[in-house]
Amino acid sequence: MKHLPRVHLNGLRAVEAAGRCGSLSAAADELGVSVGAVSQQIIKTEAQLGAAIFERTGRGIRPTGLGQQFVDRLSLGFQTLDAAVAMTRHHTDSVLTISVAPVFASKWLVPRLARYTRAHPETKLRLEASTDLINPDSSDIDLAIRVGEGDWPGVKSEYLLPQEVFPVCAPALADALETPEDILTAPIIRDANSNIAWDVWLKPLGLDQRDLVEGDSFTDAALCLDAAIAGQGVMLAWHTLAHDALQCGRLVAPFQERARTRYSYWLITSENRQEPAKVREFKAWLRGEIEEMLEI
Amino acid sequence: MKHLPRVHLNGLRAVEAAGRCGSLSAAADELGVSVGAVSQQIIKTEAQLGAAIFERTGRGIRPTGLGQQFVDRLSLGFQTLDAAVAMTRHHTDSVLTISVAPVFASKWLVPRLARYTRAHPETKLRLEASTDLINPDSSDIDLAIRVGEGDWPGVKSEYLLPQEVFPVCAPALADALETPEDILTAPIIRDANSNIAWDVWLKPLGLDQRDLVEGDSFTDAALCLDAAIAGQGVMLAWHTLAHDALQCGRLVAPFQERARTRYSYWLITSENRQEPAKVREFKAWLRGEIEEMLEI
DNA sequence: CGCTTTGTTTTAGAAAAACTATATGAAACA
DNA sequence: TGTTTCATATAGTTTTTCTAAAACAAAGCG
Repeated sequence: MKHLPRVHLNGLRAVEAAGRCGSLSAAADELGVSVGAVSQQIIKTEAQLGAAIFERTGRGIRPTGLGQQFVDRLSLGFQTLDAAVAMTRHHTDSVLTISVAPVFASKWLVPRLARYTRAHPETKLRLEASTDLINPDSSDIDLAIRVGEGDWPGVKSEYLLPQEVFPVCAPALADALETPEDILTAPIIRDANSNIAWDVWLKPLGLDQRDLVEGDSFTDAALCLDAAIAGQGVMLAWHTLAHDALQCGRLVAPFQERARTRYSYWLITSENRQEPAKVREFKAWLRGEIEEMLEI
Repeated sequence: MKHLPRVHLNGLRAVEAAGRCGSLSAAADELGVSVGAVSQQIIKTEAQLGAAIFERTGRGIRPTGLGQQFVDRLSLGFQTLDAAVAMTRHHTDSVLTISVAPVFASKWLVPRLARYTRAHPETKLRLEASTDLINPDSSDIDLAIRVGEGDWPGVKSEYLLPQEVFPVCAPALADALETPEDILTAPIIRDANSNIAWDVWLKPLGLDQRDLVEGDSFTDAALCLDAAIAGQGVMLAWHTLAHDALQCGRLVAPFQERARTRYSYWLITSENRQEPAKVREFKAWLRGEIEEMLEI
C-alpha cells in the first residue's frame, strides 16, 4: 500500500463507476448521489493522481488511454472488495453460531439438532462448546444458552425455563430407594465443579447433605451422568441433562420430588444488533423443543 | 456491486489494516491516524456488516474465523486498487504524451526524436498527431506544439520561434529562378488548408500573388513538400518543415528573402498542473534542437 | 440561427463523516 | 500492587462530502 494513501477511496469509487457507466449521471444514479458530487470526486481524484482520467468531449466523458486501463483495474479491485462483503453477508445469513456448555451440548442439544437441520437446511450450525461468558457483540457468537440468574450486563437475556434438580440413578440401584431417607445409604456421584448443593433438594424433605455417603467425583457433569448410568451411584441431576436418559430408561428418578435452584436457563443474544432471521428461527425451534420436553 | 454500498470504504481499509497488522495501534500507525479513529471505524463497519470481524481478548484483537477470511479478501482488493494507482503514477512519470500537427511531426519532430530517446531512455514517448486545439487539463496530453498567436485561454503558452516562410523547390527547377520576379513563371504548389497567403512574401518585393501561375493543390502540407521535392513546382514552405530537405539538398531555396508571418510556434502546457520532470526535460531538449536548427 | 436537449462544472451552504484528545477499562507483566 | 499495553467511550472540532441551483458547453433540430 505505497500509492493508495495518496488518493481518496470514495473518489476512486466515483471514477470507477463513471468509467464503467460511461457518464457522470449514470454513475451518480448508481452511487445514489447527485451528479455534482460525482463530478467533484472525479476532479479531486484526477488532481491527486496528477493525471487526467477522462476527456471531456462536451457530449460527455470518455476515458483517456490511461484512464481506461485505470478504470479496468479499479473495477477489478472493487469487485474483490464487493465479493469480500458478500461473503460476510452470506456467512452471517447462513451460519448460526451457538455457544453452549459442553455438557448441555452433548446431553441435550446435539441429540435434537438433527430435527432443526431438517427443518432449516439452509442454515449451517456451528456449535461452540464453552462455559465462558460470551459477548455476542465482540465475537461471532449469534446466540448462547446459559444457566444463571439472568443478570448479565451488556447482553439481551431471555428466560427459557427453570433449572430443576432431582436424584437419578441406574434402574438396578433404584430398587433400594423407596423413601427419600434411603438416599443416605446410596453412594453419591458428585460433580466437583457444580455449585448446586444437595441441600436444595434434601432440605425441603427434612434431610441434611452432611449425612450423605460419598461416592465418586468427576469434574464434568457429563461424566457424572455416564457414571450414574453405569450404576456407580446416585447423582443430583439437572432435569434437562438427564431427560433423554430417563426417557429411554437408562436412568430412573426414584422420587417424585424436584427442587428448583435459584438459577434458570437463559437465552443470550446481542443487545445492540438487530435479530437476524436465523436467530429468530432458532429461538422459535428451541422453545418448541423445550415445550415438548416439559410435556413428557 | 450489490453489497459494497452497504459499508464505508474507509472502514474497510481500517479493518484490513488492523487485520493485517494484528493490532489497532499498528494499523493506526500505518494509516497515519489515531488509535481511536481506527477503533471507531472498525466498530462501525462491524455494525454495518452485522458480524463481528475481531474478537477482543484484552491482550488485543484477533480476527474471528469469518474475520480472517474477510481480511484476506480485503487485502487482495486493496492491493489491486493500490496497483491501479501505482500504474497511473508510473504512467504519468514515464510516458510523455505530445500533441503536434501531423506535418510537423513527420517533417521535423520525428526525425529528431531518436536523439531524445537516446538521451532519456526512461521516458516513453507517445505522439498524438492532431491539429485540434487541446487542453492539457482535460486530456492526457502533457505538452503540445502549436502555431498561432499564442493567445489561447486556459493554457500556459511559451514562445518557441517565429514562423518564417519562403519559396522552395527542387534543385532542377531552381536554375530558372534567378530573381524573385521569375517566380511568376513557375507553377505554384498550394496547400489548400493553409491560411498563409503568398502576399506575405511577395508584397515586400513589390509582387502580387494574383500574378502567380497555379500548379497542383493538396490538402496537406506534407504532400506539398513531397510534390516540391518531386519537382512539381514552387511552394511557400515553412522554415521548419523544409529545413531537413534543404539540408540534404533535396530542396533548395532559390531566394534569400524570408517572410515572417503573424504566427509563431508555441509550446502549450497545463496552466494549473505542476510541471513534471519529464516535461521540463523535453522542453529543454526541444529548445536545444531549435537552437541548432536556427544556427544552420 | 436561435431553441432545446444532454451532460458536466461551479457555487455556497448544509449535512455527515472522520479525527483528536482525553478519560476509562481490562488484562497481562513482573 | 503497580505498571504497561491495548482497546473503547465521549465530546468537541475539523474535514469531507453532499445537495440544489445556476452556469456552461456542445450538439441536434426546426
